[in-house]
Amino acid sequence: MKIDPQNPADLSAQIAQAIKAAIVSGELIVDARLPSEAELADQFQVSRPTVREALKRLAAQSLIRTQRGATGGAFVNRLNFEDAYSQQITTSTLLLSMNAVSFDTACEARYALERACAPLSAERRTPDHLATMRTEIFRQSQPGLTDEAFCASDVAFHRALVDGAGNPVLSYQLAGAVEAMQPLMNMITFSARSRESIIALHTRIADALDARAAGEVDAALVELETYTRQLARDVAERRRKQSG
Amino acid sequence: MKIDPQNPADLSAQIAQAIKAAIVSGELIVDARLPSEAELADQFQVSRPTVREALKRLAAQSLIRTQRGATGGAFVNRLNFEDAYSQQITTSTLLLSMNAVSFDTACEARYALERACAPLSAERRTPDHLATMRTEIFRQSQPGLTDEAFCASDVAFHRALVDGAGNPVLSYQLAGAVEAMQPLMNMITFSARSRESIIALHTRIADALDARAAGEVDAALVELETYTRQLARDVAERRRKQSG
DNA sequence: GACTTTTAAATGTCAGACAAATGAAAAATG
DNA sequence: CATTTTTCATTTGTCTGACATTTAAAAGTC
Repeated sequence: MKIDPQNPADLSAQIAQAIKAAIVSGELIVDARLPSEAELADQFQVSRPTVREALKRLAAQSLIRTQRGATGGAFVNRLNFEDAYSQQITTSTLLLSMNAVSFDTACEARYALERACAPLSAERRTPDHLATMRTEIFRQSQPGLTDEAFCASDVAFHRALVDGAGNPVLSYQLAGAVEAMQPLMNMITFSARSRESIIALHTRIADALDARAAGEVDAALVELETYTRQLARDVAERRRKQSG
Repeated sequence: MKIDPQNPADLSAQIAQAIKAAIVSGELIVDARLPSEAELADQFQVSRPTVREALKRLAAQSLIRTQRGATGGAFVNRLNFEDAYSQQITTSTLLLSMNAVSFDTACEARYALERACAPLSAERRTPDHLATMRTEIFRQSQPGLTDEAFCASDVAFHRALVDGAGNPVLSYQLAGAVEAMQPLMNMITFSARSRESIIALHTRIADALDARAAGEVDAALVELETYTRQLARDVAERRRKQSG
């Protein structure tokens, strides 16, 4: 962890990389205390601000946490699922918005992954998961709901479905795919009729999960995907006509 | 993007958060140039080192890139799939290694997601994908291959399968699940016989993809998952006996 | 006009300093 | 002696000012 070529540019990046490697390799274990900034500056033969920039890079990735005071310092952070979720969601969202990913591509990925969870969820969902889904369905049926709120509730519904699989790794992986779709979904205007159709499918899904009917969940998800993509095509069509 | 409560701690984190919000919201678009460090210091009423720490936090997440020189500065970075891949892989790997995720949980998630790709891959895989898979199968059959190299080739094989779906969003989401398994897989000792079994299943998968037989791919993946989990159980059993 | 030199602007780095938090040791108190 | 209070050293957070390096544009030179 002491290697540092004498390329006097990007020193903080090199130091961050060295410490990161030590963490990933297990050389630095969870809750281990790093040397103080002054000591690190001495070890790496750089100034304290440079060390600090390196540490901030690591803090941005939730790899370390810092604490002030006598017994303070920088500690290797236990990466928890919650932090990983939010990182994944931002990354996925930006990835989609910055790379002109088509609605179809994102939608296909999302539903493919979600369908992968369906059989497990049908088997393991708890009453809690079902209750959450019913609540969201009820919320979606409220009149006067904005499109944004409808989409947010839609995300909550699908997250409950995914969480029902009882596999935190799956939930983590899916978080990005489901949440990153929201900005794209927000571009769709949901008419009263389209909301009705979606709610009907959501109800079918909830009922099927209730009955532990994996096949029926899958069928409903396929229909939902088809319908969602159709809605997006309609929006695009409408926009094309308006501008043309 | 100018809000900054007068809580004089974590200033760099607050500034990073403000700029990040501006990027996510689209207020700052790709390739937009941020004000110079001196200007930012002036705007936020902090010193330049503090601004720099904030910028390094963003750079660590690939949200910005910096360039020296007269026309240099910090620019909003287009988050590309490659950067997102590697971020996801580190995060997933650390998440698994730091949270004592069981082999079964990780394995289940991985194969559930991979099976989600299988039908798409059967439909869209190109000769290139098949060639990669055949190459890796050949590599796996070489005698004298270390367990680590065998696992690395296994990862490459499965990535080709996933990439065959031709959906970059899927590939991105899967990257974490597939690669993060590698350290866990490395704990398994692959006997000559177990390698043979895995290679046979890999061959079945490649053949099925070649024939565009989605159902057969799925069946082989299920068998591979079962077999992998059995191998892990055997290792655990052996360890238990040794220590007991 | 083509090439070289200068210059200005920006990031990268450094040195030294002070503020603030914090836990532990030392001192005071009953 | 036990408990509370005070002091203090350590560490991070921030600031100021400076210099080095890179880079592209402007100025100068042939």
